[in-house]
Amino acid sequence: MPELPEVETTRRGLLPRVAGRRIRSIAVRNGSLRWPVPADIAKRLSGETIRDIRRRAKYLLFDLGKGHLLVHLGMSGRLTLLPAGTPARKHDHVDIELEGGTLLRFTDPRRFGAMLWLESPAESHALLKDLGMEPLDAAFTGQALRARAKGRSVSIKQFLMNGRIVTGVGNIYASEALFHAGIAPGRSAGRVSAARYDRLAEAVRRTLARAIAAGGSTLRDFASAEGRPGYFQQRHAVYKREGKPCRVCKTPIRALRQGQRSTFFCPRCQK
DNA sequence: AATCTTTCCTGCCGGC
DNA sequence: TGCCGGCAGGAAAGAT
Repeated sequence: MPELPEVETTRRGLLPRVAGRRIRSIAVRNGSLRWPVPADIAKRLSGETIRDIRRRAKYLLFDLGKGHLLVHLGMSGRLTLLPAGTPARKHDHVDIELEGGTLLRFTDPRRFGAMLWLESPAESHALLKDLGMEPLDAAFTGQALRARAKGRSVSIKQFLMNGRIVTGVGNIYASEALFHAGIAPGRSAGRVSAARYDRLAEAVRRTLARAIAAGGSTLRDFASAEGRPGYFQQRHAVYKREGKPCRVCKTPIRALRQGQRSTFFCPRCQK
C-alpha cells in the first residue's frame, strides 16, 4: 500500500527518466478508477512534454505546461516504465507511450487510484486546495501542529491522519510516529502538550525520511526490466505487531480500532 | 466470508 | 436563521 514514502520514491525514480520527453499516445484500457479517467485525456496529453513531476500529499503531478496530469496510487496502484509494446496484463489500466519507445504504465488491481487532468494552477483544484502541511516542509513543526489541534477532541492518531492538517501520514506511519513520540494514540489532540507535539513532528519527519531513504536504495530495482517501483519492507516498531514484545520495553504490543482503522501501540512506552 | 486498505463525501450536531 | 467547523460513518474493488 503506497504511503507517502513510496509515492516520493516513485516520483524520484520516474523523474530523470521521463523529464523532457514527449507523450506520443495514451491507451485507457479501463478508466473506472476512483473517478472515471476523463474521456478527453488522450487529447489533453498527446504531444505534450513532461516538464517535471511534483508531489503534493500522495498525489503525483506531471507538469505538462498547459496543465497537470494528476495520479494517485490509491491502495494498490503502481507506475512502471517498460519497453513500448510490452503486453498488458489484467490490471494494467492505462498506458502512456513516450517518444523513444518507452511506456509509462499505470497498474491498480483495486482501482482506488486516480488519473485526472488539472488545469493550471493545479493547486486550486478541489482535491488539492484544502490540503494540510507537507510533513517534510520546514513549516511542519510541533508548534504548527499544536495550533491546529487547539480545542479539538478527536484522538491524536486520527488528527495525525487528517489530510487537512498534515498530508501523507497514513495508518502505518501514524502508529509508528506516535510510538516514537511516546504518545498514547487515544489521547485527545487538544490535550497534548507543546513539548510532546515537538517530539511528534520530529518523529513524523524522521520516520518518513528514513522510509524514503530506504526506498531510494531500491531505486535500481525501479529501473530494472521488472519495472518494480521502489517499494520496500520496513522494520516496524509497533505496526502489525500485536502481542509481540515492544522493541524497547518488552511489554506486549496492543491493538485497537479508531475510526474503523487498526492502531498499534505500546501501553507502557506511550502515555 | 469477513477483513483490510485510502480518502472523499454526506449528514448530523452544536455554537454563534 | 443559516452558516460553519468538527466529527463519525459509508463507499469504492479485489486479495486473502
